[in-house]
Amino acid sequence: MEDLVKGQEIAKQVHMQLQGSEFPVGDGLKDSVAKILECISNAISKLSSSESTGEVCQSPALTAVDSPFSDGRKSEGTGEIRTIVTPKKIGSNKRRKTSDAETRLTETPLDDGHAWRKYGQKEILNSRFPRSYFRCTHKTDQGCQATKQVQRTEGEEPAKYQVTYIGQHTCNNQLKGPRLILDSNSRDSCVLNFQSNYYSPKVEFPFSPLFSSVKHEFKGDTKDAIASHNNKESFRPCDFAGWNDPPAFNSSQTTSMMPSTSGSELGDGISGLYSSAESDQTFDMDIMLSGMFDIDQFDPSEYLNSSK
DNA sequence: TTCATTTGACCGAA
DNA sequence: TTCGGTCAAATGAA
Repeated sequence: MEDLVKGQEIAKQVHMQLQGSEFPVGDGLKDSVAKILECISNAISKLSSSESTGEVCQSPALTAVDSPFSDGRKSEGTGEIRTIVTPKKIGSNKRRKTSDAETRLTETPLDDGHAWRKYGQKEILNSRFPRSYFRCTHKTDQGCQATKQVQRTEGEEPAKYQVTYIGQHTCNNQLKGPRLILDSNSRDSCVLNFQSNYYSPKVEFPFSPLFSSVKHEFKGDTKDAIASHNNKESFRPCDFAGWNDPPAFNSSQTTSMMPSTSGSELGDGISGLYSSAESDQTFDMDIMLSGMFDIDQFDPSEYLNSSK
């Protein structure tokens, strides 16, 4: 197990160096390193789950098939691992009996395309980080019963979060089908045009492809939001859910690619993902977007045909 | 005023 | 009895 973790660390370092390299590096090499990282992460996750109470049943097949990244680039960058938890196993240490629940191990706990409202936070026994509880924003107006729990895992670098989804969304206001317009004239900026019930029609970020699906983090004047994004002094990853682990977030790594407030808690995990975009303007927007929205419902042609 | 988060209290499954 | 999950009052921001 320790060797795996060491190997993962080394692979990550290589990956980061490749991403940030000034010299041209073949995409194949980057992909290979990314795949090595993914394999190690999967192995660690499986080991961890087997060493624990066995509550989490990892499903490698599902990881590949059911992931939004199933086009072959899955997990590259986000390192998301999708797992299914059977109700029976949930009951092993969770009080609530759920008909269905799904657990994901991800570096991007918020970008699932839904609007969530935080309703609780709890210190969990034998866990360094508190668990945050979210429910669908439309629970009151549409009776949507979907909830999710977000808890940072220990000893992960970059920080990873175990996100447990409970219940299905029955609301109609899912944050789907946003329009995203890339300002090709600007190396560091892109224009995001979101057409949803929540967000202002047009939002311009310095570079903030990942924004929150949690209402409060996007509420209000977008300029303020942008300002806060760029204000690294007041910008802390733990502000979102009370995760008091600022050292896990290396702001220096996200200087020009500072994720939005939503992605902020993702810390340096995001920086690795976007470093490729920084060095290459032909970065894959779908990689970034796939974590934000239901990739099934995102029409690339719509995005490509959009104009500023 | 509205709507969000925070947080202590409470409920109930194990 | 413990502790995870939820409620709801307090508080804050816009």
